[in-house]
Amino acid sequence: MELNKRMKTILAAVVHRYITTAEPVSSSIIAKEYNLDLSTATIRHEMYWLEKYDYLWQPHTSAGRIPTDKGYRFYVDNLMIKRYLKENEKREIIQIYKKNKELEETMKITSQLLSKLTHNLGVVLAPIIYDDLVRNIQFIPVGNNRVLTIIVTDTGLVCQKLINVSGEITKDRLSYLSNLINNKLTEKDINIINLKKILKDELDKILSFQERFNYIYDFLEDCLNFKSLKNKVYLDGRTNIMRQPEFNETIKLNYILSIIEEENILANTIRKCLGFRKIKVIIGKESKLKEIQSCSLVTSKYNIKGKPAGAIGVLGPTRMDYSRMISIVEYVSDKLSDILSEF
Amino acid sequence: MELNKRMKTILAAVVHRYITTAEPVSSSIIAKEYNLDLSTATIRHEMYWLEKYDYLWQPHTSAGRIPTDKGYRFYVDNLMIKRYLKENEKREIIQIYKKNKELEETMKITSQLLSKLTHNLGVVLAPIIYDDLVRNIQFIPVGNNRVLTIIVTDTGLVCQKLINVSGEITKDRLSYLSNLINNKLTEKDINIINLKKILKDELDKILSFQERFNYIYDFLEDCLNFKSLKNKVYLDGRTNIMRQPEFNETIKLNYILSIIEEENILANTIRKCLGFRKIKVIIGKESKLKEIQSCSLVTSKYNIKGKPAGAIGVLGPTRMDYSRMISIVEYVSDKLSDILSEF
DNA sequence: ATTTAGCACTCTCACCTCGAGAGTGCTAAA
DNA sequence: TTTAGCACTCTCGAGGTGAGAGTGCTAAAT
Repeated sequence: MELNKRMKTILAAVVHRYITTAEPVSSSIIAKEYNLDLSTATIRHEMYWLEKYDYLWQPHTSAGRIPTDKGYRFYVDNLMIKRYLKENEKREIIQIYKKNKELEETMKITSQLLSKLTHNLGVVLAPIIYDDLVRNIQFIPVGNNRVLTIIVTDTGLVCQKLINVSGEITKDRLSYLSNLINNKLTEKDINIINLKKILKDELDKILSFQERFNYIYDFLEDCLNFKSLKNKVYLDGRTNIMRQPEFNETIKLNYILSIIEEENILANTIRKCLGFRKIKVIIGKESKLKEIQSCSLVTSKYNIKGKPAGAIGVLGPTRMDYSRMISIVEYVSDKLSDILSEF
Repeated sequence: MELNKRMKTILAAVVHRYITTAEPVSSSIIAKEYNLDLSTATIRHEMYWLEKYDYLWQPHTSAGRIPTDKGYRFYVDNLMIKRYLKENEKREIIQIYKKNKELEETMKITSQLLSKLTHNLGVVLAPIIYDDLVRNIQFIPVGNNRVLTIIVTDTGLVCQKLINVSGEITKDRLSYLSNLINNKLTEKDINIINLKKILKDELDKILSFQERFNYIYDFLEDCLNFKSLKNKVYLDGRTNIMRQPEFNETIKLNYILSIIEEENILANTIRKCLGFRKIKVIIGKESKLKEIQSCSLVTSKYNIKGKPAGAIGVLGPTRMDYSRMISIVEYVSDKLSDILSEF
């Protein structure tokens, strides 16, 4: 099933052409526009076999050919010429990151950036911050029996949660508590996972007997169930994907709509498929998620201070410009890593 | 141009029927299903005049009638029977608000609630917090020369901003500064608008001469340009609106898509049209925003402690169940007011 | 052994016609 | 004032047609 050189050339031409026009590619178009010095008949002959081997398919007998998922896969792995972003595009990206933003804002503009550059759906998974060191913790009373707890980590993440307090905690006592803890945080490196346990131990040591009421521990227990710590997803360019010609038919569109609304489904899919390599391309039916099997997904992991932290990606029709998508996703993830590591 | 009683009845019937089926309503359907004890010919006669007066229109000669914007308007103002939510629906809403959430989360679930109940696009404008009293301010150093500033207001809003510091500010000095300010905040009621000016005055009094470096004021100046304070919008149910039969055609759909992506356009439109009355209904072309002229918008203001704070709304096709939309929007905004006032 | 010209074949698509059916407006009678 | 009756208009889907696109195959050319 080895493809010979000529078949590869033709496959590359078909993919290239289909990516730009979204219309089935005929033998005569290849002959005319790709200077292969071959007659249409010869090209047809090769296409015939490319179809037999499942790299191409036809919507009907008298139509041109369209790449299959396998065809795209072969193209991405073997034929595609890796391009790099132009200098002005790079400059534009850097420009956008130049102003200091806190984490939330940074995530948001990254998804906007991806969507704007690729004209597809931009996806950003917030960093998993289990390894983050806790910088600061604040307890602020709001109303009666309620405390707003804010945790700031060394990557600049701000988590907040509103907590019901069963007993009575005065403002002074709360600030005493947060001061105690903040001092501990300066002495030791405490990550967000250990926080609960360490806090308990430390507080046992520090607090006097009568202060060691149970509700303080219940309260801390409560504090640390921050839902928002994981699964935060940022999407931008939802409408880009809907404007693609392949989703003209409402039925096909409907299928994808659910994905666009249910951010977490997409996020989990990306999370599951993140492998060893930095950049990953998932083409059509390679995805286990039925709803996006007419789409491809290009993802890249990003780092914070060298450690893998999260991922960004682009979702678009399988007929996407893989080379360009990859270079954008790669460059943006590099810059994002830089920015986040600066904190 | 006064409509007689029979015309009103027929208009109400047409609107009611069209709202439920999305198909032009013929005279025979009215005769059959609405027990008016009139022949189709008579109904046709009345419809003829309703069309002349611009309450109804026909897509073509042999089609039934469809309400015009004017028709819907008359229906909403004069014919509609106000319904109330069922007890179990009310219970469901209350249930969702039961768990304590901070402001951001509350906004989010409100938009989800609206979209789920109405099957349309749910819109929530975050409270305008210029009148909010500042409860707490924290300066937390992150990395070199950067300070994360967090402001918490009495309505539970948490604003954050990352600020570049030109000079050198140590952690101790920052916490000294925030302690100073927080003490001031306890003594006086300071709202977010006055914060800057008051801080400057107070700091002049409190800080010793050598501490009164310019960069502290620059820094404070910077702190208070919180973009996120205004214009925050929460949307949910983007796909609901796309699934409506009237937007089957891609061209019409495209028109609305931009609105769905550009949250702020919609938010500004809502903000502009908020008038004296609590509930406001904008039907089709009554809106100045071209993109939503095939839609209607039902909005309601909500309060915090009696003072108007923000607004919620529902965007759907002009063919929406106005009575139900209004009762949902009204009830949800009441409950939201309650929740936010509890802080 | 490859490549190509030529041609029959297949399928889509745009366009047409046509008749059924829906719903109307008008008129004359009740 | 209401209604029955009817001619009229328009849509919609079915069916037919021909042009055009593109193919697969075959036999001839290289």
